[in-house]
Amino acid sequence: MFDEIDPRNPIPLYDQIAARIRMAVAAGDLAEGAALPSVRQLAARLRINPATVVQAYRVLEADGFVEMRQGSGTYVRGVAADRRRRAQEDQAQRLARDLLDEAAKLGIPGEDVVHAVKQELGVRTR
Amino acid sequence: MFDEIDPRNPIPLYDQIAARIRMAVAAGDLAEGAALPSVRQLAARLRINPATVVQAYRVLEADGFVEMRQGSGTYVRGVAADRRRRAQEDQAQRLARDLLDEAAKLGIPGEDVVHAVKQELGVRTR
DNA sequence: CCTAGTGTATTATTACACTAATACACTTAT
DNA sequence: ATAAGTGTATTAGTGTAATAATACACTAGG
Repeated sequence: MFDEIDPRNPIPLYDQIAARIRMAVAAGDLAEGAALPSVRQLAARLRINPATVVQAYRVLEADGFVEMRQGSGTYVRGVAADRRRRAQEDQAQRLARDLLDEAAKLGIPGEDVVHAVKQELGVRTR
Repeated sequence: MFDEIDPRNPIPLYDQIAARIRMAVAAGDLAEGAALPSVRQLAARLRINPATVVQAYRVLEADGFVEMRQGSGTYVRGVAADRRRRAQEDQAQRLARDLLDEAAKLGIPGEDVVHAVKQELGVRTR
């Protein structure tokens, strides 16, 4: 599950880690209540600093995906599926807003953006 | 036209400047061949370093919006409308790609993104 | 010519993000 | 109690982006 983590990737390590775990949760590979590897375990496995793993876990905690319990471990949070779904939609909305802001700054019509997103999505699901 | 430039804004100064000019060009406030303020003029007016203005102009030049002539000045480039249109579409594509990357990282389905963008666009054009 | 004004290039400076290091506090099971 | 394992907190190192400073090269007009 963490085999894709790569320090040479320009995406920050903690982001890569968080992304992997998010996907695992979304895919159901990590069920509610499941324990994540400990900060030190995962750090050792990835040969990175524990603090970096902590940062990844913190991001997930801020999103409500995970709960860190001092002295015990980090666990997948049991949020109702529809609640998580709602959170996803909110995030999608934020991303869309940012995108359109950026596009407006470049003078690109919103319709172009929609079209480009659709096309790009088509390419990926092919 | 440059009254909105603000050093406290987290968006880089050169980006803010470039955005303003891009919009002015798109809106037709700056016609083909029009001279932009000189690097030093604009820097003095905004009380920032000339090099920062240069960076802004460079961004615009890379996009083909503007042409810098050493010893002479910086001018709005007369690109055919369809050529500029093409550039816009390319940029839209790039933005879309980045957006979907980001969404994937968060485990958000592409369809959600498309939906969110459409909705957000609807709100704006209302 | 030559001078004033233009963009150009190179090099600091500064701020911030990322990663790491290290010491601390809590939990759990023995 | 205690030992091993967990997250927590603070601090430091590293790289990079943004801005600034300064000296250079070109252009145009007198």
